[in-house]
Amino acid sequence: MHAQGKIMTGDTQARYQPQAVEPKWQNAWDAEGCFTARHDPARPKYYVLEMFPYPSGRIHMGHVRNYTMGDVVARYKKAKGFSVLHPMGWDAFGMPAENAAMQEGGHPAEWTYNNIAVMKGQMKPLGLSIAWSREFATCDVEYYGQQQALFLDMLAAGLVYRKNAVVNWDPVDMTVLANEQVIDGKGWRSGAEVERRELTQWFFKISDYSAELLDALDGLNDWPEKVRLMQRNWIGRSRGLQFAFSTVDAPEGFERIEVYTTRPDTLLGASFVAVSPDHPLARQLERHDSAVAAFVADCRRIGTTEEALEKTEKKGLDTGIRVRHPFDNAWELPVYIANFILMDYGTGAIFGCPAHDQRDFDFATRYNLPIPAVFVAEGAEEQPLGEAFVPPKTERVRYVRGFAGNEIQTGEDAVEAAVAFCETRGVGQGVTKFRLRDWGLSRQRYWGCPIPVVHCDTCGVVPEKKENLPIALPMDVSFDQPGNPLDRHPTWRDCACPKCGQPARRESVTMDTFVDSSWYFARFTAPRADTPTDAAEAEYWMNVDQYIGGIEHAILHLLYSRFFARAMHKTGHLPAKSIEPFNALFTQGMVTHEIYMTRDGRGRPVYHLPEEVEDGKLITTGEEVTIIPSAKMSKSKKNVVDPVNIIERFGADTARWFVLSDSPPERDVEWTSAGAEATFKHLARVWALSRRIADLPADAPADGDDDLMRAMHRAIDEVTRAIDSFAFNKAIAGLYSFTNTLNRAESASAGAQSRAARTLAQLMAPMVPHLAEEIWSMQGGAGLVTQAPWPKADPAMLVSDTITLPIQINGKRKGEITVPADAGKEAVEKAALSADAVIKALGGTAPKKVIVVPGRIVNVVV
RNA sequence: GCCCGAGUGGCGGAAUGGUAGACGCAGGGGAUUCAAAAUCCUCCGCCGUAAAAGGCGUGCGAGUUCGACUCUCGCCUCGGGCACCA
Repeated sequence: MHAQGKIMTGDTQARYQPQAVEPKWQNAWDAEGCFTARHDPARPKYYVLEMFPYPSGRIHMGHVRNYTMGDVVARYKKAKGFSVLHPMGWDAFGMPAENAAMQEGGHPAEWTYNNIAVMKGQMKPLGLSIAWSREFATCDVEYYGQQQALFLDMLAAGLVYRKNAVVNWDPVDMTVLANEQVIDGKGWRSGAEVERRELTQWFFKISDYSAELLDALDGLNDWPEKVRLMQRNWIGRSRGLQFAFSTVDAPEGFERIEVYTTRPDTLLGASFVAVSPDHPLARQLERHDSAVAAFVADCRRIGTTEEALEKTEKKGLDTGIRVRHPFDNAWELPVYIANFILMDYGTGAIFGCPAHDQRDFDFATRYNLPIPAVFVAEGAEEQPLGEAFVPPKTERVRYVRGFAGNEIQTGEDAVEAAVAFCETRGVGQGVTKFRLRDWGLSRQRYWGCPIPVVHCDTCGVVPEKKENLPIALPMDVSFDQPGNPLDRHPTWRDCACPKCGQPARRESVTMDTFVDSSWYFARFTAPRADTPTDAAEAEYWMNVDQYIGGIEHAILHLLYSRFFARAMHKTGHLPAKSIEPFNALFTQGMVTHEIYMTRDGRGRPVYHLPEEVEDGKLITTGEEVTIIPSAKMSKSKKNVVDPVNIIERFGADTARWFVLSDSPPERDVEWTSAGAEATFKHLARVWALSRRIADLPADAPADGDDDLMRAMHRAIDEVTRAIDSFAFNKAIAGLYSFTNTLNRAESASAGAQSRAARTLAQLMAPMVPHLAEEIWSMQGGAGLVTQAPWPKADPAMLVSDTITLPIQINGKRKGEITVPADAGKEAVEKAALSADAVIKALGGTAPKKVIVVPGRIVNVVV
């Protein structure tokens, strides 16, 4: 048939030797082309995908865990008869490559491709069932060239535009910094105070899809509820009132200030108006008023993240401007510029109702503003507040300063009544707003996909022609000075305008790496096509049936991908069925590890790898390290563990089994080096058990056969259900039990034991495929276990004649009874009442109540 | 600060609202062995007892229920995300 005969004859070793066994089977799989994804219209397809890795340089346990889980699914589905697509690629653009080039010289491309080669070399020994022929890196010009074509189509479809947005600006290095490069408000390299600076930036119009992306979450039934919730909150649909205050003593052009509020029912509790430091009014005042200028400048030092903004002490500056309350011309409110108001949300201006918003309360307290209550708890009386009173909107409260709806009503009802009231009075309009902002994709960096447009003095911003794609990154660049080398490249920047042909300049910013990862799953269906996708291939392979990755991607990556799938449908690159590209999502927990830190001369943190540390001290210098509790393994914190050592010492199957056992896949797992040895011992035991069974002399069927077969069918049932529900730790627990049973099944015939061992091999194959092949071949299984169909449990073998039921007295377990499996409620109750424990507890009296849950439990209430 | 999770023996963890601790690791005791490795048997939440009986136990505090690790409310601790880390 094939190579199997040779393998059988070589298979006379006396010990489990993964180093010899694993490459042998990997070669056999390759020779058979087991993992090539075949477009086979006759068979149902299954597309399983793990989030592709960033080529940081070495694989870590998180990767091993992630890819092993995907591999279990891929191998299992293949055994179930599906045509499986299980590809792998590299999320290869990004800052670390550029940082490496700055620190160590060399080129980001060289660094990246070297890392890919190393990591691929580390992954290969794991024996993953990956269709390597489809591999690509996002920094391959073949990939990002297609991404540029996609970008042009999206631009033409009105999904891309430019506007101003703030960035972190390092005034010393004269460069834009990523949030993680800003440490305590200072540039990580220069140490200079970072400024917020406005630049014209490219944006994707994801907000066009706010409502759809939100509503479609309801249909994603095979996504974790927590992810859908996080996305719901992130998109953040709110119903509110938009209206304008008329101003007193405001500069020309600011006769009105538009505000948006989700609580118009609290309008009579207003005590101030606050605008963002980036609000046009603040900008206007800043020009002429040094106090405002100083305050606004102070605000701009906070940084660009929402987190920084929220954690900063809430401060404001009274502008001296007043607004009139829309219900009472004589009632004037002060206008503040406040550091916690976001220009990106609503209108960049709010009215503060301190009684019912904690931030407003803190603000009012600080600036001695009134705190009038609008409503009180139902049945309570108004009294001075020590903190904001913020009940859920669904709770009924009593309005003491209401103006629309009933005196007692829920917040929700009051909001609607207030909107209706204001609309009839012409005070404003009810509007629906979203928290989701458009996706800024410009990055002032080199190592990313160039944005394929040209700046022409005559024609303005002009899209590049598709026939001129790809716009490849120039290779002759240096990183010896800060800033983007594309900006100062002598020839790359100069080009002809695609419209008028006059000399023009190429756009020098590149795309956010989230763009790269927002459509790679579609590209895997036709990785070499000369268009972004191939219609027939996308039709067959899409959608991803099972997507697996870290919970840290719950919002951004997954939301952007959902948006991109819609944009790709709109531009004709994906079928309509693919606007939700991931049918099922599984978010695995992270592999965590302690972090070891020292500080350098300037007090900045320096991190150390676990292998550089022993007994809390650096091995090299003996310096004591600070141990930070376990956190997600990350290259920048250096709390990573190298799986290569484990694989070299114990083999891939040990590493695979180890990362799947014990911890449930969705939960974080703390890496400890103890345990790998124990896993190896277990696998060696299974190997030896198989060897022993294979050497048994043939005999006649025996008494123990039925028990063993029943155990085997229970194992099939248990493991199958566990894999179907992603409970790999439970599948492994079932395999342990079955192995123990088989090991003790000496009263069963050799034939039955061998049959059980073959089934054991099949059940183990998704997790430890090499060992499974070894056992399969020892037991004379036909062909490769990798290509054998999944075993089926016989339902008749799963039921037993009698069951044991626990007996509770008042909910506490006191004994048990054994009854026929088909016993009726009355019979069970009778048996329970004659149990010793029950007779003792009743002491001759009648039970108050007897609860019989068939097949489960009996509870006697006395 | 806001949004989302998680918390069970010495450790990883199991348990459709129905026997808390499956399965495994570590550990104790024993068998086998000249000895070791390997293997096998056995014990293993806490208090209590000669052994039983019994009591207490799923981060903390309330609640719903015949019955709560599981559901509700309020806390604590840890983790993820917060739009330029990927």
